[in-house]
Amino acid sequence: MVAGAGSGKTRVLTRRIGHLLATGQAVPSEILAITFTNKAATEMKERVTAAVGPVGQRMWVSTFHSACVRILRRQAHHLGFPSSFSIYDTDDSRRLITNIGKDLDLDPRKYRPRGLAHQISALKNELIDHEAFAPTAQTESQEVLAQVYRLYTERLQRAGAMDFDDLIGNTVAVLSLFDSVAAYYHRLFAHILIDEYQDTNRAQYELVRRMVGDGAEGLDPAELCVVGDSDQSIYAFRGADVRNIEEFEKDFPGAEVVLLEQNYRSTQTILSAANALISHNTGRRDKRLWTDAGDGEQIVGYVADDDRDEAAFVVNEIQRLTSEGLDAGEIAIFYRTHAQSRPLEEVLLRSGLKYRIVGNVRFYERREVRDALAYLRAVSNPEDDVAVTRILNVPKRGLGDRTVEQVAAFAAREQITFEAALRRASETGIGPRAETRIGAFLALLDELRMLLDSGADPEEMVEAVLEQSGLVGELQASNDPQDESRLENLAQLASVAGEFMNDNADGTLADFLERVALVAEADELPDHEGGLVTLMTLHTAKGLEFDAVFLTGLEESVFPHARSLDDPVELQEERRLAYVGVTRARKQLYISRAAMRMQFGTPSSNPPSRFLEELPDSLIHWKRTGRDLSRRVSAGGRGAAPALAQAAGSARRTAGPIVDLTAGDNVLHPKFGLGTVVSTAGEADKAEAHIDFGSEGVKRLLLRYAPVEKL
DNA sequence: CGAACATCCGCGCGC
DNA sequence: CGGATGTTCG
Repeated sequence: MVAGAGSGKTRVLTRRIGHLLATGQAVPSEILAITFTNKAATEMKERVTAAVGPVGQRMWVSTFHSACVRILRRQAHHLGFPSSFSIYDTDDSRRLITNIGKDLDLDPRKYRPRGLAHQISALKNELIDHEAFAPTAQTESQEVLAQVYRLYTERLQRAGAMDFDDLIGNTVAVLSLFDSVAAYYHRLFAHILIDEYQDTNRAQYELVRRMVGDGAEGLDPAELCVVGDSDQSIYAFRGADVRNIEEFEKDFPGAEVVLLEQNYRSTQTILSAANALISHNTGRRDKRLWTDAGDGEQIVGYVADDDRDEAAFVVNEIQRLTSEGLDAGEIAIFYRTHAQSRPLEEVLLRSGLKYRIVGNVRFYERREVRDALAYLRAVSNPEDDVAVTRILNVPKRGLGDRTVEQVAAFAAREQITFEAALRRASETGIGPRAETRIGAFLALLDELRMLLDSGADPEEMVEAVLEQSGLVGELQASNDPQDESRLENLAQLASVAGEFMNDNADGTLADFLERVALVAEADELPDHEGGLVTLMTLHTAKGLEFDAVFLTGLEESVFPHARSLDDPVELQEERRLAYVGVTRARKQLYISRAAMRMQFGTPSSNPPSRFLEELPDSLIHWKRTGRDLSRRVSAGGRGAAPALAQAAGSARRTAGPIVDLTAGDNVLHPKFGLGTVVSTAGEADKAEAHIDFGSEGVKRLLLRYAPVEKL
């Protein structure tokens, strides 16, 4: 089914399932439905279950990744993986690649881990493994890539771990290598349905083919139904291939194509804008969205002096809309990159409007949360080297880089895991001091494992890790104000585990870790309730709709993004992204740009986005245009401050006579401001003082160097 | 070894 | 600007 934005694709899919069940063409356990987010999966399942009763729960409705994990937990042993394999996210796999780069003595500038990781991911998306890739390597950098790829694969295997791409790739592998496995799933699924088919990559396409089957075992191939819209394909950067949907009829002969052009979401003004915009892309199947809902309001445009002015405009309009009775939950602000959220957030904070940022620094990507999860992973899978290495010195145990290096070298020499090498620390030639500390660390792991083996549930394990590892203790002891919110995050992790227990009474620790590894940004999105304005990137916005939408940062090199400007293919993807943004709005669309914007900490001015010209002027009411810009552009309202900071910096160098301080003295510090001496210690060159700088906290300063002035 | 500071470099979307 | 990495020194 090829369907335009807002034509009700997901609803069609849900109805089809309902129809299959109602007419007795299928029973729930025969249905596999793939959705774009876990949240969409839950909703679809709930809707169907509401119609057919509890048997609905027996359907498989999930994302590609979740479905693959479910298959692999059962089948991975065929490939030499434990059923409790770890799932490495982007950060984990980057760490692993960084380590490999170090071992190979690669110049990290020339071979950036990030770049290598990306290239490996691209190969995996094409189902090209390191053995297939190596012979094709031509240039030196490709040969390096081949070597890194090989080591990366080996270490993942040895660690009993899979990255996101492996979840798909290994499922394809197990289905193609083992006929009995393939036959099992062919017997299981008679109907396969896939949402957002335009976002599938090569590996996912292969997976679909294998799951559908070719009838070889004497079983009919599963019936396949996909929906999608190539104009909303915005994930080519992670391997999605529009070809999959465009050539669907060729790939699956006998397929029937249904075109949906009527839109049930937006006003005609918004649809006309979207049609005009997307018509600038070449090589597409022409679709023109239409509605019988009427023209509605004009699009409102605004040209701001700078990013803060843009934010002020947005917030002003939101206040006007809410004062007219619109629920703030029906309003969304979109931007191209997360970095653009900051000025918006600042102005929103001052305005008193409640808001929600989706996915800025994601909960599961916070350092302290990842540390705690690494403990759980290490406990659950002793072979998970990335996890064990990560937590060895967290919290600080006096086991630094040098120790890690020596143990890692020993592990490599002996072909054993990092933890096994730790257990043989005495053979590595590190000092007795480090040995004792390693012993304590291992005792901690053993104790946590014992707890797990005695039947502790995930919630209890989280609590045990937080307490016994010392993660919580370290943060409690700290007086860094940031650590308070870190403690809150850890507490939240414990409550996430608690919720998990409510939903999955007999869930294992591995189940919990898997759930946590596969949550997407869009899954964290609360439904439009609670009167919160929603801020998010355009990518996260797909599939959602709001009464009023603000599309911000319409400037060349912001949107379209700088890295797409010289590539016509990428530019077309940027345009599809803009199309997705425009079509999220039901009633009112706002578009804005800033003449000057802070980027990388420095002010920069970018010309208007080409997308603005591609929108028919007759549809837009400009509240302020480029000609209205105030003259103070480039006057340097910001960035004048450094003079003071420099003065303070140069004063620091002059380590003159040591100030004589006693408790109770008032002092002035160029950076921390006014403070009161709490206590002093040491003499002469070693004299130090604890000084309370109020909001800056209590600092321990060495008076020999600290630029404090006694008052 | 690790705190504190200096410097470098980047910010592109994500399962 | 801010996180990651490098350097210095007690």
